[in-house]
Amino acid sequence: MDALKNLLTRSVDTIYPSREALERALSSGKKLTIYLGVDPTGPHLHLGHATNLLVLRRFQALGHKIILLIGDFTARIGDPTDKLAARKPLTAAEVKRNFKTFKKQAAKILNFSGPNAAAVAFNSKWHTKMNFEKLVELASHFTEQQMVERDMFQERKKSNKPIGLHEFLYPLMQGYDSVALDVDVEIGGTDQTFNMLAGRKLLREYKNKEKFVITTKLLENPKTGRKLMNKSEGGLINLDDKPNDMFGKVMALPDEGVRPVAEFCTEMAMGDIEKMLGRDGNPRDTKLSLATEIVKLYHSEKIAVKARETWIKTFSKKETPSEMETVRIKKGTTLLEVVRAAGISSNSEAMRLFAQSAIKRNNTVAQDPKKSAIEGDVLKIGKKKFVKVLVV
RNA sequence: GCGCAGGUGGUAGAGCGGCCAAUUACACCAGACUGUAAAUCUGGCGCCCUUGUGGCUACGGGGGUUCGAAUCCCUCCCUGCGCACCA
Repeated sequence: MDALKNLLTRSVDTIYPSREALERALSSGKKLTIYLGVDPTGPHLHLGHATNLLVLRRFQALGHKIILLIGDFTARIGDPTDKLAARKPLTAAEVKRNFKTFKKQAAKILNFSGPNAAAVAFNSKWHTKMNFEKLVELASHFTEQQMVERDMFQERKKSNKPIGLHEFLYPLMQGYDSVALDVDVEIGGTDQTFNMLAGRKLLREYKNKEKFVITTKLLENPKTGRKLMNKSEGGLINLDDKPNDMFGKVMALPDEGVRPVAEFCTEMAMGDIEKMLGRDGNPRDTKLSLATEIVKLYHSEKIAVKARETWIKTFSKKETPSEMETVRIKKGTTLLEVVRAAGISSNSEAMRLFAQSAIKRNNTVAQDPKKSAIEGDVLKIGKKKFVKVLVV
């Protein structure tokens, strides 16, 4: 019973129509079908996705059927929920590539093989068959008022921002996914509430079926309300990040982020999380525990321990890490060019870094970008980037 | 279709003939301080050469006026609001 309670509360914001109803359905012993929709708009899944995947994993462990729905069709239209990103249409090839890496990343959490393997579906399967007649019929299930009522449309109306007509179709498409998949439960972040409820309504009207909707909490700083996994803020922790990067990014989280990340993105027992947070001492050490836990979950325990050691060595003790990227150069290449080769996008940017004493060569500030680099030089660029020079 | 108001850097939003590569805020980068946290302070934030009162590209697209335009004019495209249309 505890597992069930955990399942219905951890990371969960709201359950529609109600928690009690879903609890009844679950304890009846019936196996439910539950799905999560993801848009293959980029190649990475991040900790925000992990929240949902972990909940799904708990369902999977109880024997329920999991479907990961890839929104390969919807990705081409662009979800207005994320209005900042004016999306360019993705090609079929891009979608395919993104999906491949998606599955690999999701597989760190869900089982895609063995007994009760999670299934994968693509919504282009039914959406490409949609025609105008069906679309009109589908649209008749909603009213203009219901659409406009949506928060984000209200806001845009208020500020005279455009609302594309096609944006009304998005919830229809996503809602129709539920009908096509004929599922019992859908899960998604609270930002997807509107779309998921559209699917609930459709499923009821087409198939007389009550779909449950589970909305999960978004990862945000409880103090500022700011999103923790935000592309523009560079705090994105991707599931396929290299162990050391992943570790470092967790360490860079604001302290307040420890609780939500531990609760939503790990399998640590809730009691242990409380214990960890309740510990006295340097909050950094709490974060070290969390970072280790995260890397352990998405890589392995052994790798996590190593990443922890590397981090302490590099950043706490300020030693040069033992492993780093190498840059292969010809003899006589300048430091400036090495910095460029290490991923700095423009010369101006690189020159700025030199001027700001952000470039260190073998532990001393490099002043002159024109000096040649030699074999074995270690360049530190900014706070966290180290490269080793290899002359070929 | 008509009228009015708009379209500026990652975002918001100033500028309304030269002092504009463009105020400011947020985001971002670097340095200091630290716990690679946050907060704070300092600097930076188109590109290129380099370090100069430098060159190039840029304020929706195109054309024009002017010694000189993000700023004025014409035209096209786009958005919002209102009106008209509504078999």
